Amino acid sequence: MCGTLRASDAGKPAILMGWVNKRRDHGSLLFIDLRDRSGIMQVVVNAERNKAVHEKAETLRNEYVIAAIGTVRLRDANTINPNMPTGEVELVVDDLRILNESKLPPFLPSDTALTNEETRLKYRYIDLRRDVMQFNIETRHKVAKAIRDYLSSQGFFEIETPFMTRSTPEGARDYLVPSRVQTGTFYALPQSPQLFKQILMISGFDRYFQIVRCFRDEDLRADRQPEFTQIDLEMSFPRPENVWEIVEGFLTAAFHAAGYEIKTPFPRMDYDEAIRLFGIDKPDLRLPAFTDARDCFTEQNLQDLAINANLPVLAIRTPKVGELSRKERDDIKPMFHSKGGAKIFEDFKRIANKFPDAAAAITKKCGAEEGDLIVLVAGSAQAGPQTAMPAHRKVTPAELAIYASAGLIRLALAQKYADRHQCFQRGDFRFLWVTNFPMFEWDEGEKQWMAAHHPFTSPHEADMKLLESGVDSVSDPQSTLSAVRALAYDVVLNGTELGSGSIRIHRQDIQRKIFRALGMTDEEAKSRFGFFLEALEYGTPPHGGIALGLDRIVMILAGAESLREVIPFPKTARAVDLMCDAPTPVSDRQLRELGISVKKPS
RNA sequence: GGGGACGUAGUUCAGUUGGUUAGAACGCUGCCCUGUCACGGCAGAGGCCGCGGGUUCGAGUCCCGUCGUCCCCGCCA
Repeated sequence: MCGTLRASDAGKPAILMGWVNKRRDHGSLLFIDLRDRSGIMQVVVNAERNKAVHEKAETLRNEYVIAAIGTVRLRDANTINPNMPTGEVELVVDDLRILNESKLPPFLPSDTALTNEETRLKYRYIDLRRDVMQFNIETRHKVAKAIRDYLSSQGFFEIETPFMTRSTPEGARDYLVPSRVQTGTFYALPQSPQLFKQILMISGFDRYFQIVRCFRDEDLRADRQPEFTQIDLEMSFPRPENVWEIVEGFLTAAFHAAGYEIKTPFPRMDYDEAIRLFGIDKPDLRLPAFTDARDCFTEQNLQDLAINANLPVLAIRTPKVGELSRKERDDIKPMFHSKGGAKIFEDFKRIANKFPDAAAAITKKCGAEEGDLIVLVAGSAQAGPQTAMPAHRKVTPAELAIYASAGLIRLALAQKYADRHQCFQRGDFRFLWVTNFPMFEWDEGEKQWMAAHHPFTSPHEADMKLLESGVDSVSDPQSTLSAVRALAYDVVLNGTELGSGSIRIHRQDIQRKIFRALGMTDEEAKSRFGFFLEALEYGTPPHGGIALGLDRIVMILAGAESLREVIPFPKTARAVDLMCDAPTPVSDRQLRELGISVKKPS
């Protein structure tokens, strides 16, 4: 193939087939850069050697598909191109076949400037010819294969589950598929194979995995597509650590396949600790954690600054930002309004002038060095007493508000000064297990407790009493439900949630309590998950698992900014496929067969 | 559902305070060229300035609307 020939191949006959990447016409001497999946090879056509072939070569244009038949030759020393792997050799052509012509594409795979994404997506087949995209897709293949091989070696079976299944109106919006045979009924495309994989455990396939497409009809983001691929696995009789070891194992294999070595085991951190140190449940460990600066101030200091002494005072350190101009310091202020309503912003310079002792203490406690940026986030004394005070969680809602906005500001600052702090280095992979998530989250809109992970997650053994006492107080924000921890865990890489899993409930009585705590009557639970609840009653083993986003893993490995760069045929922010122009209206006949009437777009 | 950025040649972009015939680079077409690899030289073609209104003597430029792409919030168990 084009990219594989080396000096050691000199003298060999070769037939190369590929696309004309570039043509350099020197009159009776003509060079063609011939491209295939493996790379680029220079092909030389000499009119003196073969006039007819040269004439044919003159008609070649970019992206023509050709076969070049000839001999591999070592290049003269002064014509070696050290910038390409095949730069020591070239193919001297004896015959040439034009296998297909090409219209002039709207952009060329060899273009250096990146074409706008709309055009790239419309002509995705051209875009995918670019070496970056070829690399990304190859990386995707290698990663998926490494994971398959690893999990197979650990005794996991890859088992397929249905794409056409039933809608379970929980969580994300379903994509629906109308049934023709039973008019008026619908299949749903799975948001994940959750219940099927749990049922496979009940069936005795004690180690299951699947690299599987999942579908969610929600708004898109750079890291969210309506259809995406999960590495889904489930095992019987596990402790969380067993699941973590498996994940660490296949990630090691996957990263190795992509050319990176990673260290295991990954560090572990409680959800509460993640919130206190980073203000977020998916901390980016490449950046410093918060420093609690409250004890760096005297009571009087805090009063002077109108800071609420009962709430955290957090110092955010961003390394090596350097001296900021007045304008740059002013630019930080708006972040405080946009990032979740932090109560107080303080310019550290002002603090240092007015409260030198406090500033010195903070600097020391942060471990700050010359040029580091420190920003303080605190609660306002004027805000008055917080009403929704501690339910039963360690971190109160008022504290959480401070931690969360500080967390967002920390990331916004890191983003803004990324070119200065150098914390984001390619190949620097900081994995983390975040564990012991809360089982329930208060939904202010619905005024009730919701499952934080999903309703099949097992609560902590130690928190069963809290579940018992809260089971009938679904609409009480002070319920002990708030303190129930789940046997749930996330694997996080550089601030991205790669995957999420849990030990599941395997006992029907506990499952029923969870549904009750979620405000679901037995009848409701039965109508939604009846088949599953029934299955639970037939000898369900303890089981648990996890699912990781393959697209996100590949995105990070490829150094890409968007999932679209690692998905061959992705969708736009409006969930449109610009290449094949899906979705489209369908014929009246199709609709009639499905018993559906729709108002068609004009 | 909300906020923001962008839309000018095939592509990437420039276009000043609203002012004559909208430019550059790459690509493309033709001719020339035997060692290029971002080849080079000469000549040339190529524009619904996203679309629709409005303001104005005059709009790529200002205003309103609309469509599309991207980013973010909500949403994503």
